[in-house]
Amino acid sequence: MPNTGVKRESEGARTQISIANIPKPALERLAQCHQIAIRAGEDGNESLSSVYLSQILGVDETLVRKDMASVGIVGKPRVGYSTGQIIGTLEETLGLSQHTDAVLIGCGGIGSALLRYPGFRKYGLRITAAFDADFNKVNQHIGDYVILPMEKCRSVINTFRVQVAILVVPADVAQETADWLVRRGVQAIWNFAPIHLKVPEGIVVRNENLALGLADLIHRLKRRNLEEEGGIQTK
Amino acid sequence: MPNTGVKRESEGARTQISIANIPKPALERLAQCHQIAIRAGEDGNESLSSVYLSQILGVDETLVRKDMASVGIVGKPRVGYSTGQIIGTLEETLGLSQHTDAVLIGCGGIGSALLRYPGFRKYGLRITAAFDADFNKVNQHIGDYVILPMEKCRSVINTFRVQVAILVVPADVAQETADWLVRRGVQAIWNFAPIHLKVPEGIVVRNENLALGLADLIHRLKRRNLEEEGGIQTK
DNA sequence: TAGATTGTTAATCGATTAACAATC
DNA sequence: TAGATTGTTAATCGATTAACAATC
Repeated sequence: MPNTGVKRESEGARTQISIANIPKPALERLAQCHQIAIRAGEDGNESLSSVYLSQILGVDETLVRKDMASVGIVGKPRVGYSTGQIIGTLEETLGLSQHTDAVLIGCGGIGSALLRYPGFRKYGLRITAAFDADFNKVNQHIGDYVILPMEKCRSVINTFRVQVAILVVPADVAQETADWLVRRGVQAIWNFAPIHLKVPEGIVVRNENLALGLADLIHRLKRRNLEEEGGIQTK
Repeated sequence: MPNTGVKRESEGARTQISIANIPKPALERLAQCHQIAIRAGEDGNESLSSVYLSQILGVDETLVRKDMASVGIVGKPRVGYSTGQIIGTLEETLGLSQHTDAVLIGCGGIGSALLRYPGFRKYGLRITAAFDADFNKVNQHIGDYVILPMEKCRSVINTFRVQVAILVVPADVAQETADWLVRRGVQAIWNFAPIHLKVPEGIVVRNENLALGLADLIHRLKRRNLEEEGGIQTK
Protein backbone atom coordinates (compact mmCIF):
# COMPACT_ATOMS: atom_id res chain seq x y z
CA MET A 1 0.00 0.00 0.00
CA PRO A 2 2.92 2.22 0.17
CA ASN A 3 4.47 3.50 -2.98
CA THR A 4 4.30 6.17 -5.60
CA GLY A 5 5.86 7.89 -2.75
CA VAL A 6 2.49 9.03 -2.11
CA LYS A 7 1.34 9.50 1.34
CA ARG A 8 0.30 13.04 0.72
CA GLU A 9 0.29 13.57 4.36
CA SER A 10 -2.84 11.72 5.11
CA GLU A 11 -5.37 13.63 3.11
CA GLY A 12 -7.97 12.42 0.67
CA ALA A 13 -7.13 8.83 -0.06
CA ARG A 14 -7.44 7.53 3.41
CA THR A 15 -11.17 7.85 3.46
CA GLN A 16 -11.33 6.61 6.94
CA ILE A 17 -8.42 5.98 9.18
CA SER A 18 -8.39 2.24 9.44
CA ILE A 19 -9.97 2.05 12.82
CA ALA A 20 -10.45 -1.63 12.40
CA ASN A 21 -6.94 -2.90 12.85
CA ILE A 22 -5.66 -1.45 16.05
CA PRO A 23 -4.39 -4.26 18.26
CA LYS A 24 -5.90 -4.52 21.69
CA PRO A 25 -2.91 -3.42 23.77
CA ALA A 26 -2.53 -0.37 21.56
CA LEU A 27 -6.16 0.45 22.16
CA GLU A 28 -5.65 0.37 25.88
CA ARG A 29 -2.67 2.65 25.62
CA LEU A 30 -4.59 5.06 23.43
CA ALA A 31 -7.44 5.16 25.91
CA GLN A 32 -4.94 5.99 28.62
CA CYS A 33 -3.40 8.67 26.46
CA HIS A 34 -6.84 10.16 26.12
CA GLN A 35 -7.17 10.43 29.88
CA ILE A 36 -3.67 11.80 30.27
CA ALA A 37 -4.28 14.39 27.59
CA ILE A 38 -7.47 15.54 29.26
CA ARG A 39 -5.63 16.06 32.52
CA ALA A 40 -2.77 17.79 30.78
CA GLY A 41 -5.21 20.06 29.01
CA GLU A 42 -6.79 21.03 32.29
CA ASP A 43 -3.35 21.86 33.59
CA GLY A 44 -2.80 24.13 30.63
CA ASN A 45 -0.36 21.99 28.66
CA GLU A 46 -0.98 22.46 24.99
CA SER A 47 1.38 19.80 23.79
CA LEU A 48 2.73 16.47 24.97
CA SER A 49 5.89 14.71 23.89
CA SER A 50 6.16 11.01 23.24
CA VAL A 51 8.80 10.83 25.94
CA TYR A 52 6.42 12.24 28.52
CA LEU A 53 3.62 9.91 27.53
CA SER A 54 5.90 6.89 27.35
CA GLN A 55 7.13 7.45 30.87
CA ILE A 56 3.63 7.52 32.29
CA LEU A 57 2.60 4.49 30.27
CA GLY A 58 5.78 2.62 31.06
CA VAL A 59 6.63 1.77 27.47
CA ASP A 60 9.19 2.83 24.92
CA GLU A 61 8.70 6.23 23.38
CA THR A 62 8.78 4.76 19.90
CA LEU A 63 5.69 2.80 20.69
CA VAL A 64 3.81 5.93 21.62
CA ARG A 65 4.73 7.47 18.27
CA LYS A 66 3.56 4.39 16.47
CA ASP A 67 0.30 4.42 18.35
CA MET A 68 -0.24 8.06 17.47
CA ALA A 69 0.60 7.40 13.84
CA SER A 70 -1.79 4.48 13.76
CA VAL A 71 -4.75 6.74 14.42
CA GLY A 72 -3.51 9.59 12.28
CA ILE A 73 -2.24 11.93 14.96
CA VAL A 74 0.80 13.81 13.70
CA GLY A 75 3.19 15.64 15.94
CA LYS A 76 5.59 18.51 15.42
CA PRO A 77 9.32 18.02 15.80
CA ARG A 78 10.68 19.96 18.78
CA VAL A 79 7.18 20.43 20.12
CA GLY A 80 5.27 17.20 20.46
CA TYR A 81 1.66 16.28 19.91
CA SER A 82 -1.15 18.75 20.30
CA THR A 83 -3.12 17.97 23.42
CA GLY A 84 -6.29 19.02 21.68
CA GLN A 85 -5.63 16.85 18.68
CA ILE A 86 -4.95 13.84 20.87
CA ILE A 87 -8.23 14.31 22.71
CA GLY A 88 -10.27 15.04 19.62
CA THR A 89 -8.85 12.32 17.41
CA LEU A 90 -9.02 9.67 20.09
CA GLU A 91 -12.59 10.48 20.99
CA GLU A 92 -13.48 10.06 17.38
CA THR A 93 -11.38 6.99 16.75
CA LEU A 94 -12.35 5.17 19.91
CA GLY A 95 -15.95 6.01 19.23
CA LEU A 96 -16.29 7.97 22.45
CA SER A 97 -17.92 10.91 20.76
CA GLN A 98 -20.62 9.16 18.83
CA HIS A 99 -23.83 8.21 20.42
CA THR A 100 -24.48 4.58 21.05
CA ASP A 101 -27.81 3.36 22.28
CA ALA A 102 -27.92 0.62 24.85
CA VAL A 103 -30.41 -1.10 27.06
CA LEU A 104 -29.49 -1.98 30.62
CA ILE A 105 -30.76 -5.25 32.03
CA GLY A 106 -30.73 -5.75 35.77
CA CYS A 107 -31.10 -2.92 38.22
CA GLY A 108 -29.38 -4.34 41.28
CA GLY A 109 -26.39 -2.78 42.98
CA ILE A 110 -24.02 -2.42 40.07
CA GLY A 111 -26.79 -1.90 37.54
CA SER A 112 -28.25 1.04 39.36
CA ALA A 113 -24.79 2.47 39.95
CA LEU A 114 -24.19 2.37 36.21
CA LEU A 115 -27.49 4.12 35.60
CA ARG A 116 -26.38 6.93 37.87
CA TYR A 117 -22.84 7.07 36.55
CA PRO A 118 -22.50 10.46 34.87
CA GLY A 119 -19.37 9.44 32.99
CA PHE A 120 -21.10 7.44 30.29
CA ARG A 121 -23.05 10.27 28.83
CA LYS A 122 -19.81 12.12 28.40
CA TYR A 123 -18.55 9.17 26.41
CA GLY A 124 -21.54 8.98 24.16
CA LEU A 125 -23.37 6.09 25.76
CA ARG A 126 -27.06 6.70 25.83
CA ILE A 127 -28.91 4.22 27.96
CA THR A 128 -32.25 4.08 26.24
CA ALA A 129 -34.03 2.26 29.00
CA ALA A 130 -33.43 0.05 32.02
CA PHE A 131 -35.19 -3.23 32.70
CA ASP A 132 -35.59 -5.69 35.51
CA ALA A 133 -37.35 -9.02 35.78
CA ASP A 134 -38.31 -8.32 39.39
CA PHE A 135 -41.79 -6.83 39.47
CA ASN A 136 -41.02 -5.14 42.76
CA LYS A 137 -38.40 -3.04 41.04
CA VAL A 138 -40.51 -2.13 38.03
CA ASN A 139 -41.62 1.52 38.07
CA GLN A 140 -39.02 2.48 40.63
CA HIS A 141 -36.95 5.54 39.79
CA ILE A 142 -33.18 5.41 39.56
CA GLY A 143 -31.50 8.60 38.55
CA ASP A 144 -33.34 9.77 35.45
CA TYR A 145 -34.75 6.37 34.68
CA VAL A 146 -37.86 4.44 35.47
CA ILE A 147 -37.32 0.71 35.58
CA LEU A 148 -39.37 -1.11 32.94
CA PRO A 149 -40.54 -4.71 32.95
CA MET A 150 -38.72 -7.14 30.70
CA GLU A 151 -41.78 -7.50 28.49
CA LYS A 152 -41.15 -4.01 27.20
CA CYS A 153 -37.57 -4.76 26.30
CA ARG A 154 -38.29 -6.30 22.93
CA SER A 155 -40.16 -3.33 21.57
CA VAL A 156 -37.56 -0.87 22.85
CA ILE A 157 -34.82 -2.81 21.07
CA ASN A 158 -36.83 -2.79 17.87
CA THR A 159 -37.97 0.79 18.03
CA PHE A 160 -34.59 2.29 18.75
CA ARG A 161 -32.58 -0.30 16.83
CA VAL A 162 -30.52 -0.94 19.93
CA GLN A 163 -27.41 -3.00 19.24
CA VAL A 164 -25.83 -2.95 22.67
CA ALA A 165 -27.02 -4.45 25.94
CA ILE A 166 -25.46 -3.89 29.34
CA LEU A 167 -25.98 -7.09 31.26
CA VAL A 168 -25.96 -6.70 35.04
CA VAL A 169 -27.99 -9.65 36.21
CA PRO A 170 -27.04 -12.38 38.69
CA ALA A 171 -24.71 -15.05 37.35
CA ASP A 172 -27.30 -17.80 37.38
CA VAL A 173 -29.60 -16.09 34.91
CA ALA A 174 -26.95 -14.30 32.84
CA GLN A 175 -26.71 -16.94 30.14
CA GLU A 176 -30.42 -17.26 29.52
CA THR A 177 -30.82 -13.50 29.52
CA ALA A 178 -28.01 -13.19 27.00
CA ASP A 179 -29.59 -15.83 24.77
CA TRP A 180 -32.84 -13.95 24.93
CA LEU A 181 -31.19 -10.66 24.01
CA VAL A 182 -29.37 -12.20 21.09
CA ARG A 183 -32.60 -13.65 19.75
CA ARG A 184 -34.06 -10.16 19.90
CA GLY A 185 -31.28 -8.78 17.75
CA VAL A 186 -28.73 -7.42 20.20
CA GLN A 187 -25.29 -7.46 18.59
CA ALA A 188 -23.02 -6.63 21.49
CA ILE A 189 -23.17 -7.44 25.19
CA TRP A 190 -21.28 -5.68 27.92
CA ASN A 191 -21.31 -8.36 30.55
CA PHE A 192 -20.87 -7.55 34.23
CA ALA A 193 -21.96 -10.96 35.48
CA PRO A 194 -19.04 -13.04 36.72
CA ILE A 195 -19.58 -15.80 34.22
CA HIS A 196 -18.33 -16.63 30.77
CA LEU A 197 -21.14 -16.21 28.27
CA LYS A 198 -21.55 -18.49 25.29
CA VAL A 199 -22.83 -16.56 22.30
CA PRO A 200 -23.17 -17.24 18.58
CA GLU A 201 -20.30 -16.28 16.34
CA GLY A 202 -20.41 -12.66 15.35
CA ILE A 203 -21.87 -11.40 18.60
CA VAL A 204 -19.46 -9.17 20.44
CA VAL A 205 -19.03 -9.70 24.17
CA ARG A 206 -16.92 -7.81 26.61
CA ASN A 207 -16.63 -9.32 30.04
CA GLU A 208 -16.14 -6.77 32.75
CA ASN A 209 -14.92 -9.22 35.31
CA LEU A 210 -14.33 -7.37 38.55
CA ALA A 211 -13.00 -10.48 40.25
CA LEU A 212 -10.34 -10.70 37.56
CA GLY A 213 -9.42 -7.10 38.18
CA LEU A 214 -9.02 -7.93 41.81
CA ALA A 215 -6.97 -11.01 41.03
CA ASP A 216 -4.67 -9.00 38.81
CA LEU A 217 -4.14 -6.36 41.48
CA ILE A 218 -3.38 -8.87 44.20
CA HIS A 219 -1.15 -10.83 41.89
CA ARG A 220 0.93 -7.79 41.10
CA LEU A 221 1.09 -6.74 44.73
CA LYS A 222 2.33 -10.18 45.64
CA ARG A 223 4.91 -10.15 42.89
CA ARG A 224 6.13 -6.77 44.01
CA ASN A 225 6.48 -7.97 47.56
CA LEU A 226 8.51 -10.94 46.34
CA GLU A 227 10.79 -8.78 44.27
CA GLU A 228 11.39 -6.51 47.18
CA GLU A 229 12.72 -9.34 49.29
CA GLY A 230 14.54 -11.44 46.74
CA GLY A 231 16.82 -10.23 44.03
CA ILE A 232 15.11 -7.06 43.05
CA GLN A 233 15.00 -8.27 39.47
CA THR A 234 14.26 -4.87 38.13
CA LYS A 235 12.10 -5.03 35.09
CA MET B 1 3.78 -40.34 37.22
CA PRO B 2 0.83 -41.16 38.94
CA ASN B 3 1.52 -43.50 41.58
CA THR B 4 2.01 -43.72 45.21
CA GLY B 5 -1.01 -41.72 44.66
CA VAL B 6 0.97 -38.81 45.43
CA LYS B 7 2.14 -37.20 42.35
CA ARG B 8 5.63 -36.54 43.50
CA GLU B 9 6.27 -34.42 40.56
CA SER B 10 6.13 -30.94 41.76
CA GLU B 11 6.81 -31.51 45.35
CA GLY B 12 9.81 -30.35 47.27
CA ALA B 13 11.95 -28.34 44.94
CA ARG B 14 9.33 -26.12 43.57
CA THR B 15 8.75 -24.42 46.87
CA GLN B 16 6.11 -22.29 45.33
CA ILE B 17 4.90 -22.43 41.82
CA SER B 18 6.46 -19.40 40.34
CA ILE B 19 3.42 -17.24 40.47
CA ALA B 20 5.44 -14.24 39.62
CA ASN B 21 6.08 -14.78 35.96
CA ILE B 22 2.75 -15.38 34.35
CA PRO B 23 2.30 -12.94 31.49
CA LYS B 24 -0.76 -10.76 31.61
CA PRO B 25 -2.71 -12.30 28.72
CA ALA B 26 -2.17 -15.74 30.23
CA LEU B 27 -3.53 -14.46 33.52
CA GLU B 28 -6.69 -13.28 31.83
CA ARG B 29 -7.14 -16.61 30.14
CA LEU B 30 -6.61 -18.44 33.41
CA ALA B 31 -9.18 -16.28 35.13
CA GLN B 32 -11.61 -17.14 32.38
CA CYS B 33 -10.78 -20.81 32.72
CA HIS B 34 -11.64 -20.49 36.37
CA GLN B 35 -15.09 -19.19 35.54
CA ILE B 36 -15.63 -21.80 32.86
CA ALA B 37 -14.57 -24.57 35.22
CA ILE B 38 -16.97 -23.38 37.89
CA ARG B 39 -19.82 -23.47 35.41
CA ALA B 40 -18.75 -26.87 34.12
CA GLY B 41 -18.58 -28.16 37.65
CA GLU B 42 -22.11 -27.00 38.34
CA ASP B 43 -23.19 -28.83 35.21
CA GLY B 44 -21.59 -31.98 36.55
CA ASN B 45 -18.57 -32.14 34.26
CA GLU B 46 -15.65 -33.55 36.14
CA SER B 47 -13.05 -32.97 33.50
CA LEU B 48 -12.38 -30.50 30.73
CA SER B 49 -10.21 -30.97 27.67
CA SER B 50 -7.88 -28.38 26.28
CA VAL B 51 -9.84 -28.50 23.04
CA TYR B 52 -13.03 -27.57 24.82
CA LEU B 53 -11.42 -24.72 26.72
CA SER B 54 -9.57 -23.45 23.66
CA GLN B 55 -12.76 -23.20 21.66
CA ILE B 56 -14.46 -21.09 24.28
CA LEU B 57 -11.41 -18.89 24.72
CA GLY B 58 -10.83 -18.61 21.00
CA VAL B 59 -7.19 -19.63 21.12
CA ASP B 60 -5.15 -22.63 20.09
CA GLU B 61 -5.46 -25.69 22.28
CA THR B 62 -1.72 -25.82 22.77
CA LEU B 63 -1.87 -22.50 24.48
CA VAL B 64 -4.37 -23.79 26.99
CA ARG B 65 -2.06 -26.67 27.82
CA LYS B 66 0.81 -24.28 28.27
CA ASP B 67 -1.24 -22.10 30.53
CA MET B 68 -2.24 -25.08 32.62
CA ALA B 69 1.35 -26.26 32.80
CA SER B 70 2.48 -22.81 33.85
CA VAL B 71 0.47 -22.99 37.04
CA GLY B 72 1.17 -26.64 37.69
CA ILE B 73 -2.12 -28.15 36.60
CA VAL B 74 -1.51 -31.53 35.01
CA GLY B 75 -4.03 -33.34 32.88
CA LYS B 76 -4.63 -36.95 32.02
CA PRO B 77 -4.28 -38.20 28.48
CA ARG B 78 -7.61 -39.30 27.06
CA VAL B 79 -9.43 -37.54 29.85
CA GLY B 80 -8.44 -33.94 30.21
CA TYR B 81 -7.98 -31.68 33.20
CA SER B 82 -9.85 -32.20 36.44
CA THR B 83 -12.44 -29.51 36.87
CA GLY B 84 -11.81 -29.49 40.58
CA GLN B 85 -8.09 -29.12 40.17
CA ILE B 86 -8.52 -26.25 37.77
CA ILE B 87 -10.76 -24.42 40.20
CA GLY B 88 -8.64 -25.15 43.25
CA THR B 89 -5.28 -24.43 41.73
CA LEU B 90 -6.39 -21.26 40.03
CA GLU B 91 -8.02 -19.90 43.14
CA GLU B 92 -4.78 -20.44 44.95
CA THR B 93 -2.53 -19.19 42.19
CA LEU B 94 -4.57 -16.14 41.36
CA GLY B 95 -4.85 -15.34 45.03
CA LEU B 96 -8.61 -15.61 44.98
CA SER B 97 -8.73 -17.81 48.02
CA GLN B 98 -6.58 -15.84 50.37
CA HIS B 99 -7.97 -12.99 52.31
CA THR B 100 -6.93 -9.54 51.37
CA ASP B 101 -7.91 -6.55 53.43
CA ALA B 102 -8.88 -3.37 51.70
CA VAL B 103 -10.37 -0.02 52.54
CA LEU B 104 -12.93 1.53 50.26
CA ILE B 105 -12.82 5.27 49.71
CA GLY B 106 -15.86 7.02 48.28
CA CYS B 107 -19.38 5.76 48.82
CA GLY B 108 -21.15 7.19 45.81
CA GLY B 109 -22.96 5.13 43.20
CA ILE B 110 -20.25 2.70 42.20
CA GLY B 111 -18.67 2.67 45.64
CA SER B 112 -21.82 1.61 47.38
CA ALA B 113 -22.52 -0.95 44.68
CA LEU B 114 -19.12 -2.46 45.34
CA LEU B 115 -19.86 -2.57 49.05
CA ARG B 116 -22.99 -4.54 48.35
CA TYR B 117 -21.43 -6.78 45.74
CA PRO B 118 -21.47 -10.29 47.21
CA GLY B 119 -18.93 -11.60 44.72
CA PHE B 120 -15.88 -10.11 46.40
CA ARG B 121 -16.19 -12.01 49.61
CA LYS B 122 -16.22 -15.17 47.58
CA TYR B 123 -12.95 -14.10 46.06
CA GLY B 124 -11.31 -13.34 49.36
CA LEU B 125 -11.60 -9.60 49.39
CA ARG B 126 -12.46 -8.32 52.81
CA ILE B 127 -13.42 -4.70 52.84
CA THR B 128 -12.31 -3.65 56.28
CA ALA B 129 -14.13 -0.35 56.28
CA ALA B 130 -15.65 2.23 53.97
CA PHE B 131 -14.95 5.96 54.09
CA ASP B 132 -16.32 9.13 52.64
CA ALA B 133 -15.27 12.77 52.89
CA ASP B 134 -18.87 13.91 52.77
CA PHE B 135 -20.11 14.35 56.34
CA ASN B 136 -23.67 13.79 55.18
CA LYS B 137 -22.77 10.28 54.21
CA VAL B 138 -20.88 9.46 57.37
CA ASN B 139 -22.74 7.04 59.64
CA GLN B 140 -25.08 5.95 56.87
CA HIS B 141 -25.48 2.21 56.44
CA ILE B 142 -24.71 0.48 53.16
CA GLY B 143 -25.07 -3.27 53.18
CA ASP B 144 -23.16 -4.46 56.23
CA TYR B 145 -21.10 -1.30 56.48
CA VAL B 146 -21.31 1.98 58.25
CA ILE B 147 -19.59 4.78 56.42
CA LEU B 148 -16.74 6.29 58.42
CA PRO B 149 -15.22 9.76 58.14
CA MET B 150 -11.86 10.04 56.40
CA GLU B 151 -10.19 10.98 59.69
CA LYS B 152 -10.60 7.40 60.81
CA CYS B 153 -8.97 6.01 57.72
CA ARG B 154 -5.42 6.40 58.88
CA SER B 155 -5.86 4.40 62.02
CA VAL B 156 -7.76 1.64 60.24
CA ILE B 157 -4.93 1.28 57.73
CA ASN B 158 -2.42 1.08 60.54
CA THR B 159 -4.37 -1.22 62.78
CA PHE B 160 -5.23 -3.76 60.13
CA ARG B 161 -2.08 -3.30 58.07
CA VAL B 162 -4.22 -2.65 55.02
CA GLN B 163 -2.23 -2.70 51.81
CA VAL B 164 -5.03 -2.24 49.31
CA ALA B 165 -7.36 0.70 48.74
CA ILE B 166 -10.37 0.74 46.46
CA LEU B 167 -10.64 4.25 45.13
CA VAL B 168 -14.11 5.28 44.01
CA VAL B 169 -14.04 9.03 44.34
CA PRO B 170 -14.81 11.70 41.71
CA ALA B 171 -12.07 12.27 39.16
CA ASP B 172 -11.14 15.71 40.42
CA VAL B 173 -10.11 14.50 43.86
CA ALA B 174 -8.78 11.09 42.86
CA GLN B 175 -5.15 12.13 42.58
CA GLU B 176 -4.95 13.91 45.91
CA THR B 177 -6.77 11.06 47.62
CA ALA B 178 -4.33 8.60 46.10
CA ASP B 179 -1.37 10.67 47.26
CA TRP B 180 -2.83 10.75 50.73
CA LEU B 181 -3.33 6.98 50.77
CA VAL B 182 0.19 6.32 49.58
CA ARG B 183 1.59 8.53 52.32
CA ARG B 184 -0.38 6.45 54.81
CA GLY B 185 1.24 3.27 53.59
CA VAL B 186 -1.18 1.84 51.06
CA GLN B 187 0.71 -0.32 48.56
CA ALA B 188 -1.91 -1.02 45.91
CA ILE B 189 -4.77 1.05 44.54
CA TRP B 190 -7.72 -0.29 42.64
CA ASN B 191 -8.78 2.84 40.83
CA PHE B 192 -12.32 3.30 39.53
CA ALA B 193 -11.96 7.00 38.85
CA PRO B 194 -11.67 7.76 35.14
CA ILE B 195 -8.27 9.35 35.46
CA HIS B 196 -4.72 8.19 35.17
CA LEU B 197 -3.09 8.28 38.61
CA LYS B 198 0.51 9.22 39.11
CA VAL B 199 2.05 7.20 41.90
CA PRO B 200 5.57 6.59 43.20
CA GLU B 201 7.46 3.67 41.75
CA GLY B 202 6.63 0.44 43.48
CA ILE B 203 3.00 1.27 44.15
CA VAL B 204 0.69 -1.01 42.23
CA VAL B 205 -2.27 0.56 40.46
CA ARG B 206 -5.01 -1.07 38.49
CA ASN B 207 -7.26 1.24 36.57
CA GLU B 208 -10.75 -0.08 36.17
CA ASN B 209 -11.68 2.26 33.40
CA LEU B 210 -15.29 1.66 32.49
CA ALA B 211 -15.15 4.15 29.66
CA LEU B 212 -12.34 2.11 28.14
CA GLY B 213 -14.44 -0.99 28.41
CA LEU B 214 -17.18 0.81 26.58
CA ALA B 215 -14.78 2.05 23.93
CA ASP B 216 -13.47 -1.45 23.37
CA LEU B 217 -16.94 -2.86 22.99
CA ILE B 218 -18.06 -0.20 20.53
CA HIS B 219 -14.81 -0.49 18.64
CA ARG B 220 -15.26 -4.21 18.16
CA LEU B 221 -18.90 -3.81 17.21
CA LYS B 222 -17.92 -1.27 14.60
CA ARG B 223 -15.18 -3.50 13.28
CA ARG B 224 -17.57 -6.40 13.04
CA ASN B 225 -20.06 -4.30 11.14
CA LEU B 226 -17.33 -3.27 8.71
CA GLU B 227 -16.23 -6.84 8.16
CA GLU B 228 -19.75 -7.88 7.48
CA GLU B 229 -20.06 -5.44 4.62
CA GLY B 230 -16.58 -5.49 3.17
CA GLY B 231 -14.35 -8.44 2.58
CA ILE B 232 -15.28 -10.64 5.46
CA GLN B 233 -11.66 -11.02 6.40
CA THR B 234 -12.38 -13.89 8.66
CA LYS B 235 -10.16 -13.98 11.65
C1' DT C 1 22.98 26.31 12.62
C1' DA C 2 22.23 23.18 16.43
C1' DG C 3 19.19 20.63 18.91
C1' DA C 4 15.08 18.45 20.07
C1' DT C 5 11.64 15.74 18.75
C1' DT C 6 8.92 13.16 15.30
C1' DG C 7 8.55 9.28 11.97
C1' DT C 8 10.09 4.98 9.87
C1' DT C 9 12.72 0.95 8.84
C1' DA C 10 15.29 -2.92 10.87
C1' DA C 11 16.23 -5.91 14.88
C1' DT C 12 14.67 -8.11 18.96
C1' DC C 13 11.77 -10.14 21.96
C1' DG C 14 7.87 -12.64 23.61
C1' DA C 15 3.64 -14.93 22.80
C1' DT C 16 1.14 -18.08 19.93
C1' DT C 17 0.73 -21.89 16.91
C1' DA C 18 2.41 -26.14 14.54
C1' DA C 19 4.42 -30.55 14.74
C1' DC C 20 5.16 -34.50 17.04
C1' DA C 21 6.37 -37.51 20.87
C1' DA C 22 4.60 -39.37 25.37
C1' DT C 23 0.98 -41.43 27.95
C1' DC C 24 -2.98 -43.66 29.57
C1' DT D 1 -3.79 -52.47 20.70
C1' DA D 2 -5.71 -48.23 18.96
C1' DG D 3 -7.04 -43.85 19.85
C1' DA D 4 -7.55 -39.73 22.24
C1' DT D 5 -5.51 -36.43 24.69
C1' DT D 6 -1.62 -34.30 27.17
C1' DG D 7 3.07 -32.24 27.10
C1' DT D 8 7.11 -30.29 24.86
C1' DT D 9 10.20 -28.65 21.39
C1' DA D 10 10.56 -26.03 17.10
C1' DA D 11 8.56 -22.60 13.92
C1' DT D 12 5.83 -18.59 13.20
C1' DC D 13 3.79 -14.52 14.07
C1' DG D 14 3.03 -10.06 16.06
C1' DA D 15 4.27 -6.50 19.17
C1' DT D 16 7.95 -3.87 21.13
C1' DT D 17 12.32 -1.72 21.04
C1' DA D 18 16.61 0.03 18.76
C1' DA D 19 18.74 2.71 15.33
C1' DC D 20 18.66 6.38 12.53
C1' DA D 21 16.86 9.62 9.14
C1' DA D 22 13.59 13.62 8.60
C1' DT D 23 11.93 17.94 10.19
C1' DC D 24 11.05 22.18 12.35
